[in-house]
Amino acid sequence: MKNNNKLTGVKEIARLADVSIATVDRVLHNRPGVSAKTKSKIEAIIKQLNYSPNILASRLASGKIFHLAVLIPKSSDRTDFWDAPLKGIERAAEEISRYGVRVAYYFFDLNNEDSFVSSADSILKEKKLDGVLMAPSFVSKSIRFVQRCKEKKIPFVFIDSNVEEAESLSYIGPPLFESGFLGARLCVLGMHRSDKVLFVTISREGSSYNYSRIEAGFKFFFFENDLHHEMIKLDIEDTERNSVFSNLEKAFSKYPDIEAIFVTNSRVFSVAQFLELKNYSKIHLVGYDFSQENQKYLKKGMINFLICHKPEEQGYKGLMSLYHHLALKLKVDQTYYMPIDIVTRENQDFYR
Amino acid sequence: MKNNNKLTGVKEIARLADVSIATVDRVLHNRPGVSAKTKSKIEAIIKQLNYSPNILASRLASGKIFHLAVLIPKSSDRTDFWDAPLKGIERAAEEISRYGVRVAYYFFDLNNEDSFVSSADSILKEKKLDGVLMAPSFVSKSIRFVQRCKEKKIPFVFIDSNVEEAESLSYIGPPLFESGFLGARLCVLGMHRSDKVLFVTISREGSSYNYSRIEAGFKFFFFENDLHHEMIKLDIEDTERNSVFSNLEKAFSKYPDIEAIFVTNSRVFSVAQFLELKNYSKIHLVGYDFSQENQKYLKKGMINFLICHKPEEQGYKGLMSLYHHLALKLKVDQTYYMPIDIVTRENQDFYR
DNA sequence: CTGAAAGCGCTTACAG
DNA sequence: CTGAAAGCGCTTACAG
Repeated sequence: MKNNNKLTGVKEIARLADVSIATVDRVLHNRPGVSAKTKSKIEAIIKQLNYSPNILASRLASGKIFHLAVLIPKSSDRTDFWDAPLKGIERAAEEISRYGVRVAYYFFDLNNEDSFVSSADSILKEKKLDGVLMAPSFVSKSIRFVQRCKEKKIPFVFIDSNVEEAESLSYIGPPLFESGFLGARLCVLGMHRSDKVLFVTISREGSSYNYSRIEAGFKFFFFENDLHHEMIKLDIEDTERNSVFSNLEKAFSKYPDIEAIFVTNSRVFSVAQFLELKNYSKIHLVGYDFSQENQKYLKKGMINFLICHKPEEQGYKGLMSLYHHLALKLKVDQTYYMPIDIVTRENQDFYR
Repeated sequence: MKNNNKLTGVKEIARLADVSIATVDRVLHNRPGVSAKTKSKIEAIIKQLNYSPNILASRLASGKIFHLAVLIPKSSDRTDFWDAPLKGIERAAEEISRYGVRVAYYFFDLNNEDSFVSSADSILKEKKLDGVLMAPSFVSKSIRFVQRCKEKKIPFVFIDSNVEEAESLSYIGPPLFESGFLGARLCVLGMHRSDKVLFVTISREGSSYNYSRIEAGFKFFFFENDLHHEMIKLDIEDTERNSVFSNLEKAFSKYPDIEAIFVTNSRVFSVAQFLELKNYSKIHLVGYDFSQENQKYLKKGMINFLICHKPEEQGYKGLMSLYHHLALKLKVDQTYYMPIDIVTRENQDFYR
């Protein structure tokens, strides 16, 4: 109810082009059903007015529903780590549900690459799909999947770990190099008798880019500080408990004087279980993530430090960035690094 | 033109309360003119429906204009550093001008605290003011100013430097401690003959929290690496060229074997001028900001490293965060750290 | 204290 | 190929 002597927007364009606003709208969205002549006339006016549409009005009128797919690991009996990102995603979903955002969840098993592939395939079969939020836990399969997304012009956001060459809309997660660097420092803090530190990766994807970034940061700490510790690398691809134990057994028989262990992901608790079983209580243990199991061994003193990256916030921000991009047409950061938190037995009760 | 069997929002509330939507709106915004009885009835329904308003529709209908004030240093003949944040702010302002955001600019002179105060006063005199974007260059005066803003419930965002206790809506700028830490490393890189490094702050606010954070990071580098360099602190409060020169003169006569100089802000070029004049070409010089003058001395080789924090992006993000908060009611990060870039003679032509 | 109606700047059936 | 009209979910004068 304001007096409209100064028209703007589609109305003004329609007036200048001497057509209806419906026709302007068709041109604006490149929809068919407009003669070439009319189209070019309208386009000229749009350009001349330097017009850009009002996204808020557009959203309100269209009532378009955005269908987002979430592809993350399921929390297993072995680790509940992924409960946290899921919680954040659900919080975001709830917040924006009234703005026409629908979220479909697809889970996979971190110990089963096929489950990732089949979930990814299901997503691609969706008739309605406007964006994907995912953890690219299996790198090569993720690349294949996002390749298909790119072909379909469906934006995708990574959380927790990154695949840089995939050119996601956004990556929200830890700065891996720096977190490895910090990990090394936390290891050295607990080393006084020996110079041997075990660098353990327990994952089917042990050779992935992410772990190599952590390793690079880890090594760089020693280089930077002119320390000459012996770093023993141990890749455990079979993540089953027995496999973890026997691999550690072997490492310890070869290097009995290992004094610190760094585990590059949340499976640090299984190393703690091994140390507990063996009564190796003096080993200094550092790992990732504030999962239930890890908290338990942190409390017991078997784990000395946990490095955490606000997993719930990662999920929340991940979904929000899709909403910002799709619905609000806001610019989103291509890389959003989470802070690196250090959790110890002393502060664990106050974390988050 | 969708069939509306499932009403939501104000309409549904009005229907349930058996009032008009205008009355619902009055309750929603706590406007007067509603009987206590009607009000409580409506409030109960709002609560029961767990209603939250559609911000997009609200923005569109209200046509409310947000008046933002920007309070930053003006670029002087001595440094054009502040051109960059201003450019970013203007870009953001242009982008959101069609969404009812108006920006008023207030500048002050970094060498003149009074100019800050009087600009700040002018802002407070504005009849229409919904948010402030500012560089809290003068700490105590800034605190006084934002105190007034808080009383008036006007949100404010800091860029470039922070005043933590002020509890701004958001701070967008460098992580100061880390940048000081990096500065120390860049200094040490150029030190081979002596262990004396000069730590120079050229500012009327030399004792501010920000500079002390940089200093803490700077010192921590030496501590962390068990280096025992001698750090000589030099605070130059009078930023005039003559004052800078005579202060440096004094420092060099007392410590002739200074090998590196770290300058905590963009005035590093004036130290470069001194070194040039004195023909002290072997001094290793590290400072901040990609200003014209600094680029010149970087090119000449008088400055060895510049630490930069994407000033244009700081301005852009700063204004945007006010828009996100006010108009879109989105959550904004309380702290948004910019990356720390290192610029050298070799990469300066490719920076930004 | 309350409500009917117009309008924000778009989009969407629908009719021609 | 084109346009008139209703509507998205709110807000705002205005009338009573």
